[in-house]
Amino acid sequence: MTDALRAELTRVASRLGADGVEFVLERPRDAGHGDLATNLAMVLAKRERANPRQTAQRVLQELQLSPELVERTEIAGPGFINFWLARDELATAHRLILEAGSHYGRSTVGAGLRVNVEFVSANPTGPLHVGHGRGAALGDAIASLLEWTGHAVAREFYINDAGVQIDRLAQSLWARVRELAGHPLAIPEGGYHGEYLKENAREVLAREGATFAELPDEEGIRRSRALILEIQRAEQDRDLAEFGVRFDVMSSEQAIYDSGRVEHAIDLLRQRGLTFEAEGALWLRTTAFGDDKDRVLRKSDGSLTYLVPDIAYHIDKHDRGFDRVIDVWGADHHGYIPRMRAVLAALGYSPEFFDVALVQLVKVVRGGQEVKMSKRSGEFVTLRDLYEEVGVDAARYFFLMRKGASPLDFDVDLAKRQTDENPVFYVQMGHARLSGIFRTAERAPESISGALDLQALPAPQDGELLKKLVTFPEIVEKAAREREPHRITVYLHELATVVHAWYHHTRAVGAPEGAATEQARLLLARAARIVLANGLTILGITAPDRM
RNA sequence: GCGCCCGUAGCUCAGGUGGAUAGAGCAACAGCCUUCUAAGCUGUGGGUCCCAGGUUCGAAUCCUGGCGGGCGCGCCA
Repeated sequence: MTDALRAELTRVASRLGADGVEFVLERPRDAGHGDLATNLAMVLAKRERANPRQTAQRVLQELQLSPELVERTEIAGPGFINFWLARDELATAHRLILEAGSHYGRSTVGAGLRVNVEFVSANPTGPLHVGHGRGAALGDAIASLLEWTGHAVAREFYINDAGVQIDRLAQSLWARVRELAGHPLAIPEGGYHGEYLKENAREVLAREGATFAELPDEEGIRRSRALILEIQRAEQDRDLAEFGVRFDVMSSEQAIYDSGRVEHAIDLLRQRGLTFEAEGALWLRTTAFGDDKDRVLRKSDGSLTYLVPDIAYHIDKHDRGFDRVIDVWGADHHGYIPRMRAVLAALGYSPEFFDVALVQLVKVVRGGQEVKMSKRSGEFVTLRDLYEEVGVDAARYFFLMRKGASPLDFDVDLAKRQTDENPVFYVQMGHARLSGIFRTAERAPESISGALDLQALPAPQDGELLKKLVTFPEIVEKAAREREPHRITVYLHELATVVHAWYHHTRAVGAPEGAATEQARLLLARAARIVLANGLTILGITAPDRM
């Protein structure tokens, strides 16, 4: 219905000599300003230096609207045109909710676009911590939003299993193994001191036998390397799986090296004349593409910088046919964006190809105090610690409550509370209560069908609920476009507020207004239950029928 | 020093491609339990949208300059 009105306003605009003019058609905050409002007249008046209210008159004269669509219009304030939709339109919108069911909110705006969302990508050097958890929730929800808007999405995890960090990890594990065997060995400089490596060392000895610890250092470290990668990867995968995140593709940095893609990336840049030699190193001229300084590819000692495999990896994603890649990165990597963007521009990729969603730090708070230590790792709060304590649903919801680029305080006490103060609880409770209505009615929600009789919904809360429900598809689209899942949590909380108020003030089963109202309210409850469930599903959170 | 992000109620934050009287939750205060889950609802108080200019009919939103905070600026990853 919004689309039809927008189209008609666009037609009127061009008829008034303002082809392609941009204007806003939106739901006003204040219900007294109608169901939809446009600033078109004010925009036109600005171009013509005319009186906006008079221009609004001309727009209304030109406007051809079916009375079945719009019931009433008015010119208000400085020149807004407000529209009241015909009540039937709401009934039609309601019918669409029931027809679409678990698909309500899906659209095809992204049809034909292949998108790769890469997230978490934690180094396999230790357990996932809460920051990774936030990245996991965010990346998964962005991917989900893109799916809901018709994109073909791949969820991808990049394993940094090459390089110096892994060497140090292997040495650190080996030191722990030797230590257990009674041959104390220092953990190398820059190595890993976490308690988890002691557990891992015990695991290795149990698996490989006590003689493993007696191997010469060189062989012991070489084998430790493979073992620790396997162990840590398995732990991360288990935690992610329990957290409800599944990846379509696991990419390995080592595999990119082994396949020759890293060297090939350098060749490609060289052939394009984008490199130069200086001070014994090979440089990439990223300044020609917006970076603030040129970057080293091959150091003077002959080894490659981290940038090179990363370039190769992005080329690889491009070659796999993705139209867009979205990298979910910790906010501390934001300085890395311009150079990657420059590299991809240098390769001739579309500026739209590469996008980054930044995730800010998570501060875990308990009893008003920041929690810094984890029992397991002795270093940080692990994702596992967190979801075991508060549950996956609460963890995901809290991670998605705020814009990714904003720092987040995660209040553990609040996340566990079984009251309305806890937003997850509040939203899920809304769904459970709606389910309870059908239990009381002893009817399955799906069995309630037919057209919604708006005349049978006399309470103001009936109308408010209905109006809130029909905005859901717009919210999903906007959240997907902006890559901002928190728009869904905000909406769900608002919807839950309306649901609880409606539930409290009106009665469906045995409605005092009569059987017609009972039927209408059951239809409304069915629709509200669908929308709450769909919103929660996008975020990877369950919609319980009882609590 | 340069770059990016941020500054909105006592606290935590929405809103930001300009639009009508700036919102929510928590906290505070005052009410509501023979009810489909009170595991909830209703109301009240609370604001220099960091500051100063500018653009505009109109600025929390855009521009410029400050102030304050976070992060980043390596031949680390």
